Order: sequence, then structure tokens, then C-alpha cells
Amino acid sequence: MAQQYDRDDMLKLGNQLCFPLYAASRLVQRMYHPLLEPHGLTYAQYIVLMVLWEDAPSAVSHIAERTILNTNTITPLLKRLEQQGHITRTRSPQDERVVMIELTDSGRDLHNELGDVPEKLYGSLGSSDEELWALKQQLHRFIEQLQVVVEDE
Amino acid sequence: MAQQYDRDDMLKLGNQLCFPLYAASRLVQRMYHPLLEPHGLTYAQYIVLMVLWEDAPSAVSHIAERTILNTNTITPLLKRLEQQGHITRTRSPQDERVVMIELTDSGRDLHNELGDVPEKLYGSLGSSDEELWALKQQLHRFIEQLQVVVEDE
DNA sequence: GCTTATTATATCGCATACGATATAATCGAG
DNA sequence: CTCGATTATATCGTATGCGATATAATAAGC
Repeated sequence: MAQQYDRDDMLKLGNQLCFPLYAASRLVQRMYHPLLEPHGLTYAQYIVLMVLWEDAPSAVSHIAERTILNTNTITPLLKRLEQQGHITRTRSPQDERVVMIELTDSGRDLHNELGDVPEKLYGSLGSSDEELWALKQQLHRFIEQLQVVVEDE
Repeated sequence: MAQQYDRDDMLKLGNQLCFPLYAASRLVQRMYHPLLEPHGLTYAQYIVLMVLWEDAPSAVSHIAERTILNTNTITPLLKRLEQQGHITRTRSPQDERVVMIELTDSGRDLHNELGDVPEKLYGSLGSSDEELWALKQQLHRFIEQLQVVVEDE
């Protein structure tokens, strides 16, 4: 993308890739908020719950890896979910460094209660499924490359 | 995208569009951090400065509109930039509700100092310019749709 | 000219998100 | 078996980011 602009244009907001990523992500989160808030959930908690609905129990580090978040972000977030009664946190007897996260009945119930959230969200957009799918696939490829670079630093 | 999955799959992390957006945005920000930190800048400050390098002086609300951030996010951010000496904040004599943001010499100098940041960043990725450009365009279209929905709430 | 509606920014409170650092547990090499 | 290296989570401090609310200024309608 560098070759397409002169030096001044390189710093224009409209020519950045970082900015539409940033803006789109926050707009999507704003869309989720009214659907999650009645269940007392934040967007980040919802992301973590999606990992657990697929793969519980899980270690904190596994959740961090799946969500591409630092463990020091995950830990306080999980503590709040625990306080809300949706998960439990226990040290693994096999390796006491590891904290295992399990879903409670309440946490599992949320899976049912929130099952229609994505449909409600994407249903209200003008994009076709094909367009959204294509965007998702491109983002996955992009993330793979970003992860390579970020890990090398 | 709703039609392609059954109900269970709808809540799998790998099938979400929101998640790769969220992850990609944060990974990009992590890439920027080592390039901005030596200048004492955060990523959000950098985004705001890009608006100002194009369009200064500007009102707070204009910056908020361009960045798609709330004014209550922008105001504390601008105060820190002011403290660092990169901008000034003054009430407009024409309309005392409005705060005008101007760049200082120091703020303008940063434009030169940070001119090679995007190239350093994207140069290290494996993606072609065409791929990054296509992703950017798709995100712009997506944002337009999101903004329509978010504003209707 | 007055009053209500609207607009612009500021403050409050809470939840991230991450770099840096600390603590404790486990692993592996010698 | 011991010790250094590595790993997992926790804490600290700072900067967002946003919903809700407050304050002040301007606009619009009568």
C-alpha cells in the first residue's frame, strides 16, 4: 500500500488501514452493547464466553490465546464473570500455576439467551452474507500476518 | 452471514465477524506502539494528530466526527496532547460552546518525524498493497453501513 | 424579548487493554 | 538433586472508550 501514495498522503486518515479497522471494531461493539447490556454483559465478557461455550473448562492462558488478549486483561475480566456467577475459577491440582475456568449453569444458560444476537446484529445490515463472509476471511488472513510480525518483536 | 450456520455455530468465535475486527485492530495497535512510544504518543493520540495534520485548526466535534469517537473520549486525550505541548485548546470567540484545537510547532514537527511510520509498518507484512487496499475499501463500505445502523438507535 | 429546544464540551464512573513487574510453580540441564 | 530458565497468573499504573449526566452557550419559535 506504500507505493500508492506520496509521503504526505501516507499520513492521511482516509488512506490508513489501521483506522477503518479501529472504527469498524468500535462501531460493531456499539451495536452489541444494547443486546448484551440487559444480560449484564460487556462486549469483552461476551467474547470470552464464546470461547468457553466451545471449550470449557479452559485454562486462562488458553482463553488469552483464543481471544488474542493478554492474560492480565483476561484475569480481571474473569473475576467479574465469577462475581456475576457465570463461571468458577480454580487452581489446577496438576499444575498449580494454572487457573481453570468452568461455566456454571448460569453461564451455560447465557448461550441460549444470547443465541440470536449475531442474527439480530447482522440482519440489520445492508451487506450480503457473501460480503460479510469475504470480509471475515480477509481479516483472518491479515491477522495471521500481524501475529507473525507482533510475535517477532 | 446468518444463513450459513445453524444456531450453535452462530456463537462460535471463528464464525464471528466482530472478533477478527477486534483482534486485527488490537494487533495493528500493538505494531504501532513501539514506533509511537519513543515520541511519547499513544495510538489514539496518533489518530487524532492525523486528523489535525490534515485539518487544523479544528473543533473538538469535528475531530470526534472524523475519528468516530465520542467527544468525552476526545477531550481528555486532547488535554494530554496539550500538556505535552503538541496542541493548544481555546474557546471560539464566535461560539463559546466550541473549543478550537490548533497544532503547535512541536505538533507539526511530529508530522515529519512520524512520516515513515506507515511504511515501516506495512512494509513488514506479507500482504501485497493490492490486498491491503482491497481490505481497506471493504472496511470503508462496512463502516458506512454500521454508521447507518448505529445512528438509528 | 422570552422561553424552550438543541448543541458543544466537561465530568463521573466503570470496564477494558496493555506494558511493566512481581510471585509462585514447574521444567530441564548438568 | 540442585539451580537456573521458563511458564502462568496476579498486581500496578496509565490511557483509553463509552454510557450517563451536568453545565453553559446558541438557536429557534412564538
